[in-house]
Amino acid sequence: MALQNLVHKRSQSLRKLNSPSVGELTRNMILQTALRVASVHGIDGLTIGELAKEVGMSKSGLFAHFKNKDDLQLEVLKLAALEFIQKVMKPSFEMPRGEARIKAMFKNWISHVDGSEAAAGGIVLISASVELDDRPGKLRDFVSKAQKDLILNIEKAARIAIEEGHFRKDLSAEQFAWSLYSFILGYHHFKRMLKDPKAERHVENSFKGLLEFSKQKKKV
Amino acid sequence: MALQNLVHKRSQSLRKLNSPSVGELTRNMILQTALRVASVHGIDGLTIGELAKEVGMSKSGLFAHFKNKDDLQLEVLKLAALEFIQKVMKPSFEMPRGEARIKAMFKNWISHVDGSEAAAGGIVLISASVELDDRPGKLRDFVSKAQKDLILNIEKAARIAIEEGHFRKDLSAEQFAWSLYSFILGYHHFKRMLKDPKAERHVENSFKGLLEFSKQKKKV
DNA sequence: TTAAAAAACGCACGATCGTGCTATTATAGG
DNA sequence: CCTATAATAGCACGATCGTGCGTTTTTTAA
Repeated sequence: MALQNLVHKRSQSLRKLNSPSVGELTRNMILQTALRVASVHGIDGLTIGELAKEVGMSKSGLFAHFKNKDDLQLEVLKLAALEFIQKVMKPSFEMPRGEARIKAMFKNWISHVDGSEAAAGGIVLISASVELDDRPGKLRDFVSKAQKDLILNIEKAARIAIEEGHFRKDLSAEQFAWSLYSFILGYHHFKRMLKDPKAERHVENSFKGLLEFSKQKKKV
Repeated sequence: MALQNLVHKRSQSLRKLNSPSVGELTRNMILQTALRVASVHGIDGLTIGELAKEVGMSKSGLFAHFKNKDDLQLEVLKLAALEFIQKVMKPSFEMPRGEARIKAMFKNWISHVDGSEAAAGGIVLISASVELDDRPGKLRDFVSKAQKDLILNIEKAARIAIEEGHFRKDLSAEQFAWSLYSFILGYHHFKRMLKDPKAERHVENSFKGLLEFSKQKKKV
């Protein structure tokens, strides 16, 4: 509500060292808030009027920061993807190559899903992909690409685990990525929608099973 | 568009045998159309004005069939659940007990997801659960219950397969249902959103793996 | 300190939203 | 066929949607 003032205060104290203009700061703050709102109401339920109220500024003042609503939505999705990468993927790829990295990825992802705070990124992306799946356009294209990149990253990590000898040679990294992602989707679904208290246990069992399956040298 | 007329014609020829009133027929037709619309725009994107246009009648005339919008949405969700049960669950439970039934369930489900026509039911339910997961209320309650029932049905089928000796005794039916459902969600996601042509292959591989895992008497 | 530029606001527009009320038309039983 | 009732349409309402435009306020640079 009164975030507005804080931004202005901070801009005055910071402007000597580096110079993010006031507008830039406000825009970022708007997007942060928008991401939070979108994580509750969906990317389509994100409305300029409500967002303005939430942010504490006028509709027109807020709107001046974006070309149109599509642009606003796209920026929110970009922020969501960025946040997800920073919170889940990046720390994972700082872990040692192989199984440890895979495990870290899974762990980060899970805790990112249920962290009610700041978990907006991943949630928005998953919801958006459902909301947009039948409506072509720039938004859909972006979400689609973001998800594909994500899956490619899992695949990459799996391939590395094969190289390192942690996973068996004839494992399909693609199939591994597919399964892992499906489990995450399942977790998201059971935890958030069905409030299933056993969701953690299930997803962990499935993940454990997947790991075992990926190590042994049994047939497909 | 001119569906209206068809309904009236039919009501005249049918009213002698059994008597579904004109209003009843119209209401059903509205709901069918609404389900189709909701499968594209989501249950929240379903708007009375657009639905009236699609159905070919006035907003007020259409609206008279429902108490309010929430009621309309709830009826659509009920129809979605009913359709899904009829198209996927019921035929499966007509198959012989055990593994065959499980396989049928999986197969029906998959083909129900990609059938671009009339596949609205399952799609609407999945989308709705994402759209509604942060918004309590009657709609959410219904979707939640529908999904839980669904999962219980999978569990039941799995338990029967254990009884029949097709699956191993120490298999967790609950965990089985969870995994299967996650794979379906993954398929839905990859097929509809990412248009991944390999989605079928992946989900079938995963399902095969799950079956094998459920038969052998290996440890968890 | 002051003038230029950037940022935010006020206001209004046409459209559409959900939802009532009254009038008109279609159906059904006597 | 006529009348009572059911079904649909017409119209209007307040709210809110996305989006422009001119004005005012705040920030920035000289």
